[in-house]
Amino acid sequence: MTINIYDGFMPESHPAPARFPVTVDVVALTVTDDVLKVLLITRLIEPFRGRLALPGGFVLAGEDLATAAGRELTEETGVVGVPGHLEQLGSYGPKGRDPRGDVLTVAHLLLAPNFPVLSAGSDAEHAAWYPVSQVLDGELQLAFDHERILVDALERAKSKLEYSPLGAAFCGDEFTIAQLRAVYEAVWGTRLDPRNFHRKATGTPGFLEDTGRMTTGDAGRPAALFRLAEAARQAAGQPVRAVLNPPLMRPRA
Amino acid sequence: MTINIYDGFMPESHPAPARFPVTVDVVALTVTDDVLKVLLITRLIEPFRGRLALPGGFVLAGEDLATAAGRELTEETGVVGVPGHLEQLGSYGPKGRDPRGDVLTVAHLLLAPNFPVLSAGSDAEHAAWYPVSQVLDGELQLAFDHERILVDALERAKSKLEYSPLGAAFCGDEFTIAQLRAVYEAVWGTRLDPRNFHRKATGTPGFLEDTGRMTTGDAGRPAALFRLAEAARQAAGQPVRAVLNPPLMRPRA
DNA sequence: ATATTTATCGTCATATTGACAATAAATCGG
DNA sequence: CCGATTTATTGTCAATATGACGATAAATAT
Repeated sequence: MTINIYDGFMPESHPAPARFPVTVDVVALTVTDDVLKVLLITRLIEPFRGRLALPGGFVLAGEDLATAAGRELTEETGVVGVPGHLEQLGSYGPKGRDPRGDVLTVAHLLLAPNFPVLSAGSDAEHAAWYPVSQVLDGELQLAFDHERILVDALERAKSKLEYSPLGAAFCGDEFTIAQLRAVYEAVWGTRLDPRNFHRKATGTPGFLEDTGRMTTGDAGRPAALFRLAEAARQAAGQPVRAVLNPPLMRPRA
Repeated sequence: MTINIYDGFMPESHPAPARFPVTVDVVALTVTDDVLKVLLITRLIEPFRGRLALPGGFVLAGEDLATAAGRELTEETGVVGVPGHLEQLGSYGPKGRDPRGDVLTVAHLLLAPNFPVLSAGSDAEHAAWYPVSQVLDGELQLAFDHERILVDALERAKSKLEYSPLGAAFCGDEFTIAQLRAVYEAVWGTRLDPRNFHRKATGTPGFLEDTGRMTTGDAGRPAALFRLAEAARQAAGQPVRAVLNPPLMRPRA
């Protein structure tokens, strides 16, 4: 295969600028049944055929990173639009991550409520939610450097919950304090005192807004339904300034 | 120009994978005379010839991102080794950032004590420290999307100071509490109460370590010299866990 | 020698956290 | 239908941390 490359393209550097294949990978996290789960696909081709991997794929010419990440997510799950909070995590490579050659990947982090994934036919890569703990245990093994990326994503997610309202990205539009607390507990891997959590969540100005409605049908006393306050909602890709101030810190190990 | 590309290279995606030129850019920050400064070079070629820009350049084949960032820094300033804390900031593009075509850039953040930059001859790109405020004012204009990258870098730096010991990356190995406070004030753009800052800095376990030595010659009472405690020092590229817990938050605007 | 400067220690009211008691309001099991 | 159980929510109280600021210590500057 032969490709023509425009020649007059050496902005600032003297050695021949290399071109790299660029992929986006998405670490999609969700919480279901109090368990933190990650979206993984089963690879159908070498290398790492049959192995689990993060959903992702090549960035196309003229495409932006966030666009590519959203597109890959849609392609591999059938979900329409971005189902939660998507942010860039970081870039990995290009050296030594793919046995076939240098590939740069830009990892993204998606925090979303559980969404159904397309059950693909046998000739498509099957995507499904897996408990994060099974990957960290070594029970499940990931392709490439995807475990390292997952670990970084988890640390990012844990830290985001401390000072940002993004815990709510795991919930639907309306949620109870207990549901939000379950998210914190699943992501941090610790139990939190329901009363103190309630106090902090409801007592932080600009964080939550009472909808006035209550849950019904569940065991126990009905819970009030909240939504994110206007100040905490944010146009996609905005700074997400520290709404939780002072932050809600993870217990000190 | 014609380049041969290995053909069997389509891991997960169906459309032809594009290859992109990849650059690294470095937002190098330092504090001198209580002023936050950023390292900028003057471009010698189009586009944006004569305009100020972040130091950076192409990632070479077989090179890692952090390596490339360090190499570019060395090439443009003459500094030997990485003079402070270098971390990845984020990736930008590839669409619409360079008039010549799609270029992906991976921005990095360097927090370092002031270091001298090579005074280049007239035919090399001249690197120098500029007050960040002059860029934000619009007094200085940057090439490409470099101002946006700088803004993101500043937010990252501000936030890092809150919970990590990285403020000390701006100081030398040994420093006084007042010097550290000057870093916080310059980065955050606020004044801090010297007594409360002293209490927090010296009272946080695992943050600072008294060297036993004192400053001499300066005006006023001599100050004790501190260094980062072992727990706060970290192998380059490590997580930098929250040493400041609870964090030292910026004043609420 | 005294004024000035900077560092450091101390005080005190207020805010926040962590641990936990008590009450409210539903479902559950007979 | 009723008490047991479950979950939500409101409080209480001591320990900790913060913000505002007084006071003292130890240099240099005049």
